[in-house]
Amino acid sequence: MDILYSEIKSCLENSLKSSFPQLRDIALEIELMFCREFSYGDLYSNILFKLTPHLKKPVEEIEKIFLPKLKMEIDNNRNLKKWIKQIDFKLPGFVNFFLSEEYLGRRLWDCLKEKERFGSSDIGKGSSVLLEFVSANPTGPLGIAHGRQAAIGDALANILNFLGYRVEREYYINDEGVQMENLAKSLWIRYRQNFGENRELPENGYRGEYLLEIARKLPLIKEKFSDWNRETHLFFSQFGCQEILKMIKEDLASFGVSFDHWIAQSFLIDSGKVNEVTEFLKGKGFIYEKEGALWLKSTLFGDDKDRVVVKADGEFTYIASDIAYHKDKYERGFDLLINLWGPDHHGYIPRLLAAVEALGYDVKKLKILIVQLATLYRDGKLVPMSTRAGTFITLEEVVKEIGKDVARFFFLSRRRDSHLDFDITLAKKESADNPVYYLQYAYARINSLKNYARDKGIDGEQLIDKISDLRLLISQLGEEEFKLIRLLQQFPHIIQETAHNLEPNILIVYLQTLAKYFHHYYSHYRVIDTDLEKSYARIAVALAIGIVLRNGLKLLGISLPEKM
RNA sequence: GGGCCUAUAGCUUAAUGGAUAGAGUGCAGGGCUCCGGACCCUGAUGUGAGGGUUCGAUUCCCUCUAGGCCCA
Repeated sequence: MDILYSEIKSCLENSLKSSFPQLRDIALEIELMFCREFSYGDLYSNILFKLTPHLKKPVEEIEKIFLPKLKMEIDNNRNLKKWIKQIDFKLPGFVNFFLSEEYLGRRLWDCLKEKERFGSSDIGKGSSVLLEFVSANPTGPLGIAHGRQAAIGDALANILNFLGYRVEREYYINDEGVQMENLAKSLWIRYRQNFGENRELPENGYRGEYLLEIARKLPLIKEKFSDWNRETHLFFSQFGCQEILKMIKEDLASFGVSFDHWIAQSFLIDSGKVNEVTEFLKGKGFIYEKEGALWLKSTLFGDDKDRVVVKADGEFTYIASDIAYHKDKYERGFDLLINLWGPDHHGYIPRLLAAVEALGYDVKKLKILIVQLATLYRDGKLVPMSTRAGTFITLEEVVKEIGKDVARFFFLSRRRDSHLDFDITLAKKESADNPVYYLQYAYARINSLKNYARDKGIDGEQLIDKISDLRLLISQLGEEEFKLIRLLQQFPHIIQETAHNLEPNILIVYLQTLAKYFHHYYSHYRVIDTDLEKSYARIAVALAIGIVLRNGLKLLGISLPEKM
């Protein structure tokens, strides 16, 4: 695929040079894209559109000069001569390329041979990526917005690994600050209520049921922790955090997500890293004192105002820990850092980037992606989500109700930027003909085909050995089968596009199209028939589609049953 | 008041500035004696409003309207 791409591009470039030498000094970016309709071709370039403003001639005239040169270039290219069947010019200015049967047959064969590696690549060249996501405060169970992040982050990590990156997944535990104090106090009050003490939760306390359960885990010793003091605070903060993290890990596990690292804010502070980074910035002259507090001159690096890093009472601010955290990330030597954040952190980006720049690190290595919220509806009505008020539906409940696969599918099938309205009633109602099942059903059908074929003496597992003559295979395939292969061979490129845009929904959309093509084909043509050679060829295509569905869904963390 | 995101069919949504805006669901109708009917086929319904840039705008820019989030 990549060779095909680069060769076509270089042919386009060469013919451009020989056709219009007067444009030598103008930089034109040559784009090559998949056609949306196979009737147009497989690939198209919009190069002629790009030429018109420079040449000031109608496209038809440009085409008359350009296309013969391009055809000559392709004819003179050893590979493309075999791989490109036809080149078309279509108004208002498209140059369309049709892939040859030989190329498509070769790709089919590649797919069958590479199996679970089909679509993988080494374009990542082993470069290391740290992907930080979810990082929900340990103040309560995960909600569906976290679920969306978990699904996206996990899928992206899988996909990048598939492309030869070395991805590590990380969860940042925000276990310091006001929210944790609220949590500790709420938990302590729940604990004291066990002794019949009449204590009310503070106004901004956490009201969720889970704190009652956690409080019950403690041995009931009335004399212990009878007052709210430093020691009590510390204990309940740690105990609460530990127990809630346990819950979070369980929920993530049942959602199929696990992390390589868990980094706590308290660790950064206790180990002196936060102090270190403040001293470091002070040494660089980026910190000044005002009204008893220490300020970072983040305005020097594009922030709209300076930020407090150490408050007048000597406490570090949230950003101080975050700066230390990101310094730590950079020091661990990753080639790329990706953060998945909720939209509520959006305003936070400029100040963090400013801090990273102040530290002297390459800002381009840090990519902060905002994943928009997911809001839950039940019976068409918005379910209010508040961890503090304790009115929320947890990720765990959603997973229990509709299953991991359906939940992941919903979360992944929208763009990161779009708000996700998740109606659980609808999701359940539609579960009989859910889009996930559409994909899974296609795979189950293929699997059942494989079994049926084996009974007829066609062994799918040994297919690749049987196909000794690629030309014979190709001769058995018709237009309908080639249509499937034309889509199939886009898969490696789709994976790369998904990774490039860090947008898993591209892959989902592709897989849905592939399943649709297959279902259509299946209900119109017989795969296993009396003609043995033809049956071999057709089962080969079906199996290849199965491979792509399996590889794709595996990357998305959606399971694929052999039977349904 | 400032910033970010969003607006596409009744609903949920797709379309790296490209060709006839593509699906699912819902609605109306049709299809297995045959490899799995959780499937297939046919039909109607469309880019929030107004400007601009471009050979070409759902996509980019400006104004407005509506929703979400953040900051003050």
